[in-house]
Amino acid sequence: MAFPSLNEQMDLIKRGVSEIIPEADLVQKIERSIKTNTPLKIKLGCDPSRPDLHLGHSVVLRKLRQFQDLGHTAILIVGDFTGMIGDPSGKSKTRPSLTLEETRKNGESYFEQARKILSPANVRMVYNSEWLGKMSFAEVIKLSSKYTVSQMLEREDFHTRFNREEPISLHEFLYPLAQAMDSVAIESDVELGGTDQKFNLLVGRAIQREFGKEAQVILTMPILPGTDGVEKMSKSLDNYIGISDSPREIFGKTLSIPDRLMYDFFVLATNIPNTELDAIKTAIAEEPRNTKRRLAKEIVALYHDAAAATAAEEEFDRIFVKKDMPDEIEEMTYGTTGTAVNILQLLADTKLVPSKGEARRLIEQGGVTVNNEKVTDAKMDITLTGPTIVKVGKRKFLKVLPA
RNA sequence: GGGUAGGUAGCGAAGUGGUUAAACGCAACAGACUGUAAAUCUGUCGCCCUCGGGCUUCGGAGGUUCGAAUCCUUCCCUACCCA
Repeated sequence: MAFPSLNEQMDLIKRGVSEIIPEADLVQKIERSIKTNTPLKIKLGCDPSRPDLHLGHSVVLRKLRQFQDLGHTAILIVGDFTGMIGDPSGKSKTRPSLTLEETRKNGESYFEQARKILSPANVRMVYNSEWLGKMSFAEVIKLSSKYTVSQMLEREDFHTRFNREEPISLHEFLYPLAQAMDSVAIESDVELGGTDQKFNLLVGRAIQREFGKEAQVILTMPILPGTDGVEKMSKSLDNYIGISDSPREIFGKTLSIPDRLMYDFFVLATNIPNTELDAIKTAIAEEPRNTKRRLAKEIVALYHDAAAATAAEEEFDRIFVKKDMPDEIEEMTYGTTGTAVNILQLLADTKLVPSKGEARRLIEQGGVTVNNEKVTDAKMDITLTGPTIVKVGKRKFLKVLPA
């Protein structure tokens, strides 16, 4: 196939990018790719310790997709082997290690979700245990001789932890080297990552050269902030918008982001063309409410479809603006028709609430509703005469079906 | 191997024999308000029954005491210094 021209490629590639190191090398690689009609190998490492993909991951996956659209080959490396090490990037704590089986399973799940973003045509998925698992101890020692402790301590989080007198396990130093070996093994032309991965990606360049390969170009993407607007988006901080979330959740969570984040989300998490971005900027200033709704719908449409986006907006209005019931409520068979159940028991049994003490508190605070009537007394018994809708807080609904 | 400082609720961090289920901050949750699941304000925030209590927590295990997160013994873990 014919590749688009250098300029066309660079325009698309550069959207939203944080850094390309070195850009000149990328230009050279693309020129050669066009001339020899050979796709570039674009590497992306997946962390199988957290297999639930969210918008944060989508930033870099979407960039990978753009490379695919330009005719290049995406190579997803599932770090099943490195998952056993645990990458501490951006963390002040050592991550727990996983077994090989767990990382494999998570890898499958990762790929499953990544499919929503990537094109199936030119993608390869490989497990790095394939080559890392075969290395002998002697080879590992030789590899580790190519990097020094001082070089490792240049990485910010290592540096910080070291200065704070916090533990750094020796194996954590091996992670960047292992990741670099991935680049050696697949002979990547470009490696993608978040800006927090810059150090690791650069080690890849250095080690590729050590092994007599052409050094990869590294391309870093900005870190997408979470819905709290402060921390980076992550599952453990529960400030994420998952790409497998329901339309309702994606819509609601998106509306909850601070207004100042809207533009970044448009650039990094939607397919709004570059040419429209200026208009978006004005719209954000002039009508933030509608613009944020548009953002939310764009994102829902990306992972579901346009109809789901419209439905999500309608439902949101119904629940939060009109304080009505959602369209579809999760159902659960519980109790028997005609019998009475204590409200605390009901809440605890249906797992709507983790403990009876918690249930009691919620009732005292006026957060529990049964069939649209506020429960005011924790001792109250509910007689189940038919489908009963229990609401806890603003957005937990359950339809109880007595047997 | 020796020495020093530490290990407290989801996180950070007070508390060093008796209203201490454990200050405070963050996070979380509920309510009010709002274009929003934002911001702000108010409240809650170990478990179980009750408006008075019961039970289980302060790295693990033992012990001293009427009584311990707080004292002792021992073990485990972390950082730093020395070897």
